[in-house]
Amino acid sequence: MEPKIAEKAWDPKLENAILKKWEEEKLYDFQLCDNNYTIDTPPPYPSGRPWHIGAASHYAQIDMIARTARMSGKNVYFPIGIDRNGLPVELYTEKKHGIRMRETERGKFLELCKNALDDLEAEMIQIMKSLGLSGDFKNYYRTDSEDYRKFTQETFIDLWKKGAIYLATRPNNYDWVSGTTIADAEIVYEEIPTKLVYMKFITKETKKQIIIASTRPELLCACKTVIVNPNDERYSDLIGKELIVPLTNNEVKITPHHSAKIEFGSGAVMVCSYGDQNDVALFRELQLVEVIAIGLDGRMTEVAGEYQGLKPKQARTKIIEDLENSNLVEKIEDISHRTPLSERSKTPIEIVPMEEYYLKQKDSLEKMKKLGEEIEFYPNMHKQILMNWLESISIDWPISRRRFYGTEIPIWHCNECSEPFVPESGKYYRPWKDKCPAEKCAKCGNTEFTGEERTFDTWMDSSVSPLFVTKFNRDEEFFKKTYPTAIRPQAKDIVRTWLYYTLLRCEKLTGEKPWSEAWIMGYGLDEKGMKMSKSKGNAIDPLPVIEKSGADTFRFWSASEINQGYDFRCSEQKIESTRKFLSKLWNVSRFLSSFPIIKSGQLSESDKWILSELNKLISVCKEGYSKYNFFIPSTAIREFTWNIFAAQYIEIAKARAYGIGFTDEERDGAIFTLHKVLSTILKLLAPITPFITEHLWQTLYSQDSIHKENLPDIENVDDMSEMTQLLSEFNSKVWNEKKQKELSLKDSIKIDVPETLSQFKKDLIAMHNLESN
RNA sequence: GGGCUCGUAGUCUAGCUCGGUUAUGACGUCGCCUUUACAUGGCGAAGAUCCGGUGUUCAAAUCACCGCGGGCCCA
Repeated sequence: MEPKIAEKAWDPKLENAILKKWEEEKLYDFQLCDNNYTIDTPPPYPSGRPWHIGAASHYAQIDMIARTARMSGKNVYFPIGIDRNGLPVELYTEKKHGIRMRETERGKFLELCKNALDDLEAEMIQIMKSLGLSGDFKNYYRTDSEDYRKFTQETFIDLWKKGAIYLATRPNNYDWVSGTTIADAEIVYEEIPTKLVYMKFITKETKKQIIIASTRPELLCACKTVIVNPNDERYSDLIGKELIVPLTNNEVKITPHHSAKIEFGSGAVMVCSYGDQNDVALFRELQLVEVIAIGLDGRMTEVAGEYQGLKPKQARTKIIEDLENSNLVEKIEDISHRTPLSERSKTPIEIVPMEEYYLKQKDSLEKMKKLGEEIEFYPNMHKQILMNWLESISIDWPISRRRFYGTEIPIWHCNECSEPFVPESGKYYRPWKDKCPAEKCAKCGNTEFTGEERTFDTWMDSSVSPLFVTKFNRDEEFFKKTYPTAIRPQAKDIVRTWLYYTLLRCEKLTGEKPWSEAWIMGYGLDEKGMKMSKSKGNAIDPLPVIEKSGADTFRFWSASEINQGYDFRCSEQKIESTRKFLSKLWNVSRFLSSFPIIKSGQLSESDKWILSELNKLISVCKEGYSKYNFFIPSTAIREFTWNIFAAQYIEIAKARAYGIGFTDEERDGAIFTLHKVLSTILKLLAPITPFITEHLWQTLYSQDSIHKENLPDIENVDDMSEMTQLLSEFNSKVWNEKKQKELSLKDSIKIDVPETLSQFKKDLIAMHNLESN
């Protein structure tokens, strides 16, 4: 008989045609129903080339979630979005064009960013499509579109009206030469020679002298406490006592803190607002009241007393002189200090408190913990990342950024009295260029306003993704039927940011949790287990890998190699070798395609045995799918298909399927069972490898798509799994003996079928051409 | 520097909750075999101080403690 499948191997190039067909048939288009299953898809950020192979793997698995739900009878809503706000594209654009953001006209700079994003995005969409994502590409959204930004602004205006937003000062990295705050990503560190000054402090009560070393003596006026390591015996009796600060004569407490290093300087460290980032953390943690010692002009303020107006470096020289004259210096060491510099001006940055917008979150923490408890995490262990984070939040969320490429904060300020004006929602506002919609200030009646130039933290945009895709405030029926969404799939590294902020924002806006399940994936590492980065040169570009091996190979690798929630290593060689399994599946199908499809037959004991094994497989797969753990079905299916179905059953049933020495009914039993098993395998595998299963399904079994099928159900059959090992041992024994005796597999041999396998005797004799006994 | 988290052959993984088998299976490697749907295959072999140390126990991959290493987040 001629096999229906003629080609000798699965050709990944067929995937393109299948993709096209799915698109033509609108197979994955979403129509609102009642049993909607909404995925809060992470919108990927096009930050540069190449896209991360770990991310490609991540999206392949998110698609498996969608397909699993679809094959479980759900009406799947799988939105596709692109996240386009934020710092990375600004840095990319600066580098690409050799320009500086703040030295470029804002409108012009935004245009350049937009073009860069369009470019990077096109490639990303291309990869997502060729991976076989069954998403709603037709309606894909961008977080920098007018619609999305308008929506982000609406949610801000809403929260502003509810009183959830306020202004407060917080320390910022400040480059006084460029006159701007800078992001952490724009800081470079350099070893710079400086003086470590050992100053004499005095305890208030006992007048005992304590030596404190610092590279920033000019900040004595902003010193608020002195910390010592709790294990440092030199100071154990002084903890909690007051110290007199030299020159200023201020009084400060000695506080124990683990960040004080016993071996550095004298072991006692002065904490000032703000010498470095550690000071910032300590002020926050110890709830100290900050003093502004350095102003926006980069000079000492009035709290510095006689040093007011000097630059920090000049003030330092002067203070050291004065301290020495008053005999308050024990010694001075020349050291090399790792100093944070502004990447652009190469001057040391100062940390200066500035006014920023805050969203209240401390008052929601208990509520967040409760929601966190209610949400099912896959794997459960990663719920801990959220819970630990909720325990450690100590300040409200600063939501304003002094950047260009982001959603503008919709506020104008009165030029006369600074009263803020927040417009009505419903429009996309750009206060840096738009005229204030208000005629005059509500407070003082002045008619001149200045638009806010700042943008939102990007998490302000991305944290409303579940509300945007469910059309919150825009389509009530749609929202009601899709929110709360079913699942948030995302990476482990942004649980504290994206997952947490989404929980916070959605609860504040809707009073409900955004999803009932969260699926957390690990991180893609290189072959040696190191993080991939462009600078290290160990990054793997996913596109050529997918083009070469095919999406299904890539997807099966992802499923069978990645343990749920754990970090994983990416190796091209390993991805390529996964293809062998698809070849095996192809060949099994090609062989079976030479037999007709029949509805029933007389089942032999061997048929009943493989159907019982198949039943076990269905049960394992469905268990794995229900936990969105694709490692379980993929490895189980490979094991079953290769080692049980192909290696044992097909060999056992082959002679009977050919009908030689068997009745037609017996023959039909074999043919029926062969197809029953293969069609079940295809359905079980369809969420993981949608292309090859579709091709084989449509070639063999149906005109219609396999992706409209449901996952197979468990059937009520007797468990015969104890036979599996006996059968495979007996078959191996026969094959080995023939090999030893240099017989062909067709040759006859005299081996008795053991009593335990007597029920399979007829099949086994025919299979091995055993001399009848 | 701090917090969290993980650690079983080159790689992925079962076993760990509840201590007792020769530590499971697969990929890769090596050797042999044109053999029947499939050499994109078959058969076989080697490969693990279960991260290290200490403790508990008759007995530890498994329990406890202390380290070391990777990763992530924060600084």
